Amino acid sequence: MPSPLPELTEAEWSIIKAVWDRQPCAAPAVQEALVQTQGWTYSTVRTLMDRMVAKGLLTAEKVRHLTLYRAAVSRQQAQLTELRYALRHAFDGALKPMVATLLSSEALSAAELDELEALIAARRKAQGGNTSRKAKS
Amino acid sequence: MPSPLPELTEAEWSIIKAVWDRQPCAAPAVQEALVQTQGWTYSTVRTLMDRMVAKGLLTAEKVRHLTLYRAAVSRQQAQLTELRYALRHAFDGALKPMVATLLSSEALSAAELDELEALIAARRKAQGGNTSRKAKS
DNA sequence: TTGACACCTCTACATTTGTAGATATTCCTC
DNA sequence: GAGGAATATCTACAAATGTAGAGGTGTCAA
Repeated sequence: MPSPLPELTEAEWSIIKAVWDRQPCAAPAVQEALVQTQGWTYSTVRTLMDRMVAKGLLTAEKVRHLTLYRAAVSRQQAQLTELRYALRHAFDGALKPMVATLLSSEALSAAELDELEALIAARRKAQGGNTSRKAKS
Repeated sequence: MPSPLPELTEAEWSIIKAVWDRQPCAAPAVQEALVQTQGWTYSTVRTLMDRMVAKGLLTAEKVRHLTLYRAAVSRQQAQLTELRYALRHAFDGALKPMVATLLSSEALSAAELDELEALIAARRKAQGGNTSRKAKS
C-alpha cells in the first residue's frame, strides 16, 4: 500500500514534469530545462529534487559521482491525486458538480463537447461490459 | 479585477466551508463546529481566520467586541480556482484528459453517466444559444 | 461592584517551502 | 599531475503554514 501520495506543490509540479519528460536524468539537465521558465539556479533545483526524493516523489540512483533521478509516481497517479484533492475539498466528493463547474466555466468548442460525450459513451460501454454482467436482475 | 484568488490550503478549506455554512459568524462558532473533525482549539481557528482575512479570503467586521466573519470569496469562485489549479498543473490546461481521468477513475453509476451527458447537452445548447451570436462573421 | 463567562489579543514555535551562495569533489584532458 | 569544467554537498535564511498557550477585556447578572 503506497503511502497516500503527497500533494505536489507548484514548484514540485515543474520539477516532476521535467523529470517525466527525460528520465532518467541528472539535476543539471533538469535545471537547464527549467531555468527558462522558472529562473532557478542549480542549487534550487537540486534542493527541490532531493527533498522530493525524501518525500518519495522521485528516486535517485548514484552512478559514479552522478546522480540520476526518476519519477517515483506516474503522471497518472499524480494527476489523479491532484484531481481527488480538488474533488474532496472543493466539491466534498461530488463528481457531478465538479464536472458541471468545469463545463460551465471553460470555453469549449462543439468538437470538444463531442469528445467529452464520446468519453462518457466509452465509459458507459466499459461499465456495462466489464462489470461481469452484474445488474442482470 | 480581483487579485488572482489564492489557493486554499487544506486547513483553509475547512475553515471557509464552516464559514460558508453559517456566515456571518464569530470565531467561537466556527471553532465549535470544527473541533469535532479537526480538534482545533480556539486559538488555532482564530489565527487561521485572521490570516485568511489578511489574504482576502474572509472579511471581518467588528460588532461591539465581537468579530463577525464572512467569506470574501464564493464557493463557486473557490471551487473554480481549485479546479483550474489542477487543470493547469496536472493536465497542462487540457480539459479532455482531465475529464477522461475523472471518468475512468471514479466509479460512476449509469445514472451518473446520464447526468453528465445531460450536462454536456445543456452546455451545448447554451453555447449555441448564448454566445450572443458572436461568430456571425 | 464583583465575579464568571465569553471572547479577544499577543506571542511563540516547529515544520515546510522557496530560494540560493559558498565550497568541495570528480573527472578528463593536456 | 595540474587545471578547468561539471557536478555535488552543506548551510542558510525568509516566508508561509499548522498549532496553541497565556493572559487581557468586555458584559451581564446578582
